[in-house]
Amino acid sequence: MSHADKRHERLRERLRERRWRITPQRRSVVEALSGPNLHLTAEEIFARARTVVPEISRATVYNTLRELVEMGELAEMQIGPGPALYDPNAVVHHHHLVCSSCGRIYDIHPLGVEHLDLREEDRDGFELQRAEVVFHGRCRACKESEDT
Amino acid sequence: MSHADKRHERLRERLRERRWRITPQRRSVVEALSGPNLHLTAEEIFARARTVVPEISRATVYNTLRELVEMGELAEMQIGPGPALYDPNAVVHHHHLVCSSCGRIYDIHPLGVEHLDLREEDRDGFELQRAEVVFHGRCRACKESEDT
DNA sequence: TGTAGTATTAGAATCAGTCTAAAACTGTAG
DNA sequence: CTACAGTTTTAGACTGATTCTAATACTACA
Repeated sequence: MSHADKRHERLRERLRERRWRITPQRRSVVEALSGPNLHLTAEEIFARARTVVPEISRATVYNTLRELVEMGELAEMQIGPGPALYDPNAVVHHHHLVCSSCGRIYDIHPLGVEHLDLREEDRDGFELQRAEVVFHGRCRACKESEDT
Repeated sequence: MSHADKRHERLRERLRERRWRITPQRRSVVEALSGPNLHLTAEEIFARARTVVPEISRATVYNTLRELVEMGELAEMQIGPGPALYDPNAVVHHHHLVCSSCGRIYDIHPLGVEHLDLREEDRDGFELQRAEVVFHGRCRACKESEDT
């Protein structure tokens, strides 16, 4: 059984524990979100969910996504303009790598994050909670198809 | 003369050098963007510009902002959902500090950014161009008005 | 079986931003 | 000065993403 499958199974378990009512619609949304290194828009999730439950409405998809985000089971992120992306890999905190040429996004665990800190002159009584790092660059595939 | 004023003056100079035609509308947008630690939405910039040139239209504000961003004179950023924010402090690269309680954003130069790097297992031929760091936490003011 | 609470729906509404086609300006050559 | 080409601005239509609304359907359980 894959890492993603295990993650998905644990998620279903947590949802059951929380007495979150699992309906066919909600299940289809949660299923649309299983898979590794996945970053989908609400519209893509809607499309996937529809292949399983054709009568599902956009409102339900948005409601379900909001609830999962509130429960901490799903991360919502905004990389540049355009629609929000949903990242099912929310339980373990991680960072992102964005290819500026194809736009693909990868989950990463960079080195040096724990040493990031504010300078004295920037601090001004601020209480740090977390740091978010986004790397931009060019992925192998885009570098190799070097046809500028 | 303040730091921000000097920055603003140099900006006007660069725009002149580039033969960017300065019209009253464009001037009002550029003026709306002067000030330290400023992060405005297009709508706020429109409102400010209107106090100077009441007949300016939204389209002109958006056009002008796009041109400034293309010229590298203005940074456009997306912190969470909602409208994009424009940061006039674009020439010197910097990072951001966001108060999760009041939403205010501060420009910072954190320690340790230059040591951030990809792990071998995450790298996969990726060519890094830049890292973007966003700190989240609570600002002094919000911490002091501790009335939960 | 009735009822209260929960979930879902289609479509209207909202919000941010882009597009369009016409009108207004500007610089310059005659 | 006048004509023209090129640039800039405009109001409002349009689009895409998301939220809201009010009606309907489902579920648990008294």
